[in-house]
Amino acid sequence: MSTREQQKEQRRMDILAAGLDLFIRKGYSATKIKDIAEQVGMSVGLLFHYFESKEKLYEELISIGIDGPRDMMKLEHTEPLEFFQNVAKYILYNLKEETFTAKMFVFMWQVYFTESVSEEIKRKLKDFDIYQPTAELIKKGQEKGTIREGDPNALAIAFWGSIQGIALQLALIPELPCPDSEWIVDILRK
Amino acid sequence: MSTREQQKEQRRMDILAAGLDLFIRKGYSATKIKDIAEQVGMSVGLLFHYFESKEKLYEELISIGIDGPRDMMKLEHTEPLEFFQNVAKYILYNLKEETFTAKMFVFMWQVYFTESVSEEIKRKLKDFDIYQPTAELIKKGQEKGTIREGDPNALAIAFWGSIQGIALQLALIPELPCPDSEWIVDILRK
DNA sequence: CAATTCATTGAATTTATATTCAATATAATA
DNA sequence: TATTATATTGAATATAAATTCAATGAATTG
Repeated sequence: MSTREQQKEQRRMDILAAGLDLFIRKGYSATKIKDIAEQVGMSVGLLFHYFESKEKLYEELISIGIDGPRDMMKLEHTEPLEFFQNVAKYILYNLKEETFTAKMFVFMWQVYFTESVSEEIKRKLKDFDIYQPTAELIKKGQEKGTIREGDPNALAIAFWGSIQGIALQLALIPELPCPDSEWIVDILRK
Repeated sequence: MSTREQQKEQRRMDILAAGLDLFIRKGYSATKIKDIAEQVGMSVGLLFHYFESKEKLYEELISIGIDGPRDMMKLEHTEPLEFFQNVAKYILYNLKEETFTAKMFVFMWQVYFTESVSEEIKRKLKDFDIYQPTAELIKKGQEKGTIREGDPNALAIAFWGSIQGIALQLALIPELPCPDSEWIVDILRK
């Protein structure tokens, strides 16, 4: 690939990263194109050279975001509780370093719980349901005796709600001390 | 009070309730005056008869919201862990019935973690820090041996993040099954 | 180095939404 | 019932933000 194309790709990535950060922090509406442009260090006009519209930029983030979490849920899990331990650890401990992927979790959750802008987006989200597979996995854990009794759906909501609520705080204010992921897993642990 | 004044008060309350619901659901920017007016069943123009501006309406909600949570934190607590049990139970189990107060928790948390619109609002929020008192209380619990070891601030973040993350989901989709509040308290329990 | 293509800007333009306002309906009061 | 005050509307107006565009600068290519 030519240097120019690489540059362009890089620039698009920078914009996506800035967008992700701001969308998490302020939400879609409150995030102004100007904010994103400023964070990347470019003019507003130029941003439209890279993305057709604010909404297309948002949609592209969603497309990227759908794969990560979905892949994670696909993994052939060893032991259910262990899986939740890994997920919790991964998300909470990576919010500072490997920011993009970790922030993506927070982002997708917000998107998922938002009456979405366009039909386009709604369609994309059909593919994205982590609650169903989570409940299944919890059931398995309950059979094995490693996960506590109780409605698997309610447990799934408790686990993801907690992870996301904590992750959101950490994403917004990076200097906060990070809770131990095992504390969260104790929500599920027998 | 005359009937008219009561009516007016009632109407203002209806608007505040609709605003609260929508602000939680969509955030400040994405909530249009039109949305609020529609939810209350009045014209956009009329809403401005009751509230000077969208921002004033938002500020009034914040003023209301500051007292509830702060009062709750003021209580002379019996046993620390018991206090957290009560809070968790109260918030999670009231999101469906006594909606206003429970939603207020979610709302105030969102406001707290948002670079706020006006100076006015920032000033009001100075009064609103539940993390500090929570950490104190956790320390006490640790001394008494009912709360697990670990950084009290990190534990406070874990507790509130979880409560708020779960509450947000329940507020957005009322038909979700409600997790058992004890599961969340297990984040703190020794 | 001339020509071409792409990156970039800042200033229009368009669009969405908040806010104001003059006019009308409805309720309270004398 | 007539008068006054308040509630209500829908149509202007103002404002802020998204999007377009013509012009300029910088890199690439022959």
